[in-house]
Amino acid sequence: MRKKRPYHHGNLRQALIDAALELIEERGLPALTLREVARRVGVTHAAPQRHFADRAALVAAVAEQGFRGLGAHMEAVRASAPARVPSQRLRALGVAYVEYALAHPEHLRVMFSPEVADKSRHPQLAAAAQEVHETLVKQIVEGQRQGAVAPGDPDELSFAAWSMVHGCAILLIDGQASRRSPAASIDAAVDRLHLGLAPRAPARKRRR
Amino acid sequence: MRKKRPYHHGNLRQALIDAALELIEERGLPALTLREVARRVGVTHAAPQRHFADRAALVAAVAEQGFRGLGAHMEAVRASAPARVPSQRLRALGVAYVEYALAHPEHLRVMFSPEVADKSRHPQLAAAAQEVHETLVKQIVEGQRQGAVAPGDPDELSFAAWSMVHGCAILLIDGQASRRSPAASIDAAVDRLHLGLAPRAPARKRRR
DNA sequence: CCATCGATGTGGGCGATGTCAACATGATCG
DNA sequence: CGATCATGTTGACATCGCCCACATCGATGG
Repeated sequence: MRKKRPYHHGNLRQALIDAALELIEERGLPALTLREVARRVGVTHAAPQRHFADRAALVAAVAEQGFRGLGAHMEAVRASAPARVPSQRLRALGVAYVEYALAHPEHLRVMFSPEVADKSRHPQLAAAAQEVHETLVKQIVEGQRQGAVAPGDPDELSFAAWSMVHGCAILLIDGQASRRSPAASIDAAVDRLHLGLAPRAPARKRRR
Repeated sequence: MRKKRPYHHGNLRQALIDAALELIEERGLPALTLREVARRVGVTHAAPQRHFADRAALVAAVAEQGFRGLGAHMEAVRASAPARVPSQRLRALGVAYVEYALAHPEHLRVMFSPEVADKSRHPQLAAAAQEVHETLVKQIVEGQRQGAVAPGDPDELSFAAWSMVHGCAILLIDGQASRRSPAASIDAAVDRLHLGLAPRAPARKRRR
């Protein structure tokens, strides 16, 4: 127990973040209000200022927690997937990303909200996002080492992979592709990420 | 003889949308305020209410105009790309999407902002977004007909393609991949979309 | 030609918000 | 034990979204 001993409330900062997330999931990000959050936690309207310089700082903290949760979920999936089939492992990682997004849609929206677009203002947030990216890069490199991923700059490949899963997540959350079940859409997208849009010359059927 | 502004503006609605976009590009979406927009156009703070039920309606109108602009840009690129090389045409479409996003980053953020996430409240916005999607689907179908795109449900394939370009656009706008030039990232992502992550030559244990 | 009426813009007001400044409280430590 | 500073409170202010009653314009019909 280091300086974690709370003074008055008992770790108000985390309580505010939790309440903020709860509020966002109930009524959406635009409904997030410093005063309402303070009300829910049971402190006065100015108390949050001791922990968050402004509203954007609170949003950034919620987003940061989201990235950490996403990273943890991906890391867990990565560890539990069979290491000997690298393509499956990478695939599982992509599915995990989208799954997390669908499980916490509002949270993901916060993570990529315009309100925290300027990540240079929120270094902690930038670091958390970077960590997620690095998980992906690591898996790409491992896939390349085992011959399951095409050669090339791992940064470029992982950027493409991240683009796909992230775009997939966003579009599903926004209901742009709601005509079929989310799971099917995820599978289709990850398949395409794996195989490409161009026809494969050898007429070899892959699993779907 | 100063220009006397008539009591009735003439086309206040469009003027408000333009001013809103301008304001957003200057200071970001959170800074968008009905009153400030009214101020810029030179009307009183309540005038916008005659044209937009609430703030969200104005944001939706800006987003809708963004989708229309994106659709027009894509359609122009599609028409000007050589029709005889369908894979190039599809590729140009994807690049056009990301280019537009990079040229109007704030505008794109508005289009996918949480504030207009519930598109059922804004039918016009939903229609404009749908049109962009359909441009993509059309090109996929054409590509399939000419053998340049792998067979499969066009909706699934176009969803994957849209996911990739959209994710690419968002990540670039958010500066998540700023280490290399945007153009190179776009190319790399579109290449991967085309070819897939898996090695193209079906090689088993090719090493050594 | 003019009275009428719906559409559009004005001016004022209300409750809520973010942020600031001054003050109160209590945990921690010399 | 008393000082000190982080933490929470109280009060205030400008601004915001939204609502209202009223003013003004322009088209319409008799």
